[in-house]
Amino acid sequence: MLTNSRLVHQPHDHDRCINAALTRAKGLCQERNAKLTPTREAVLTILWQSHRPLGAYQVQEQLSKLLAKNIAPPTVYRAIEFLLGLGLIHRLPSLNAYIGCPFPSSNHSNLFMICNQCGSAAEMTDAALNEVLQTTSDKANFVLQSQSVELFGHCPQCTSSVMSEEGSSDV
Amino acid sequence: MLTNSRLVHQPHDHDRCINAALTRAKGLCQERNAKLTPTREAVLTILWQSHRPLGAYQVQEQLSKLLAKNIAPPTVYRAIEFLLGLGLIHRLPSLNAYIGCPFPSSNHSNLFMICNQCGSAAEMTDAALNEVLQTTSDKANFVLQSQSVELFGHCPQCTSSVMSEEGSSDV
DNA sequence: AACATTTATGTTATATTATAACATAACGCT
DNA sequence: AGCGTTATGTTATAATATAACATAAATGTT
Repeated sequence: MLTNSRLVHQPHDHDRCINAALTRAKGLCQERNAKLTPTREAVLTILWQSHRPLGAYQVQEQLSKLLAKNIAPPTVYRAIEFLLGLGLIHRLPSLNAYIGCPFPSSNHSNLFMICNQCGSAAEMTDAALNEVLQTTSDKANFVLQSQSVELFGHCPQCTSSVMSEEGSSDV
Repeated sequence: MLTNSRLVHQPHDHDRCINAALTRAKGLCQERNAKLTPTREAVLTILWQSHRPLGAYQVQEQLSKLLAKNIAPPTVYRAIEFLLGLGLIHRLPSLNAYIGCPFPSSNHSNLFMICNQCGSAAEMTDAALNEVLQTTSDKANFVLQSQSVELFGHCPQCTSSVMSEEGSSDV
C-alpha cells in the first residue's frame, strides 16, 4: 500500500519533499518529452508547499507573488491542466482544489483522506480497494476507466488534539 | 448489495420510479417532521425524471417552467440543501450535479458509476467496499466520517452500442 | 541566419456554480 | 388576532472555470 499519510500527518523536513517532487517531475517530463516551464514548475512547487489542497485562485495569488507579476486565471488553469495530465498533481472534486501527487510515476488509482478539521489531504493507493471497485464494476457490467475516492473525517493529528482540548469543531 | 443499476440502464416504467420516490420522500419527511413543500417536491421530481445528474441551473430552468414563474438560484439551492439533508438526493462532486437517491432510508454510503458516454449515474452500496474503506482508514489512524466514491467509465448500454456502431467518442 | 511551425503565455471577456444579505410571505401555536 | 418560526422572494455578488484571440518563445528546416 502506497501512502504519504505519515508525511502529511507528521512533522518532517518538507523542503526535501518539495525537492524530491521537483526532481521526479523533471524526470517524468524528460521521459515524456514535456516541458516543465518556469510557470509550471512554480505551480507545482506552490502545490507541494502546502499539504492542503489549494484552489486555483489561491495558486494564482501565490504564483503572482512568486513571479512578481500579475498572473491571470487561464495561466494557472493551463499549468494545472499540464500537471494533471502528467499525473504530477490531482484534483479533489469535492473541494475544487488541487494537490501534489507523491507517487506520480506509479500507475495508481488514487484515494484521498481529507481532514474536516485541518484540511489536510493524504493520498493512498490500496490494492484491495481497487480490486473491490473492479469487482463491483464487473458485476454491474460497468467498464471502469477511472475513479475518484474521497474520504472525509479526522486525521491522526487532529484526532489526538481533539482528545486533549475539548469543544473543537470542524471547518 | 443495493443497486439501481438495472433501473438506470434498462428500459422501464419510469413514472412508477418517480412516484415511488415521492412516496418514500413523503414518508421520510413525516418521520422527521420535515415539510416537503411544493417547491421541494418539484425539485425532487425534476431530479428523478432524469437518470442523469442535473446541475443546479438545469434544475432552475425546469423548475421555472414547472411552476410557471421565474425561480432564482437561491430557491433551487435551498431545496437541494433540504433534500440532501434528508438523503433524498446526492451531490456528485466531480460533475457539480445532483441526482435522486433510490434508497434514501437505508443508512448507506454511496458509490456512483457514471457513464462517460451517456452521462447516466447509477448508485450502489457495497458492503465489501465499505469494509475496505474502513480498514484502510483504520490503518492510517484516520477517523472516517463520510465518503464520496465516483467511478467513471461506460455503462452496460453504451458498452453494447459501442460494439455495434464503431467510432463513438466520449462526451 | 531567415523563415515557418509548433507550443506556451498574455489578455480580455465571460460562462458556470454557489452563496450572502435582507425583505416578504406562509405556517403553527397560544 | 398576535407572535415566533420557517420558507421563499429578490438583488447582488462571490468563487470557480473557460472561450477567444493576440503575442511571444522555442523548435525545426532550409
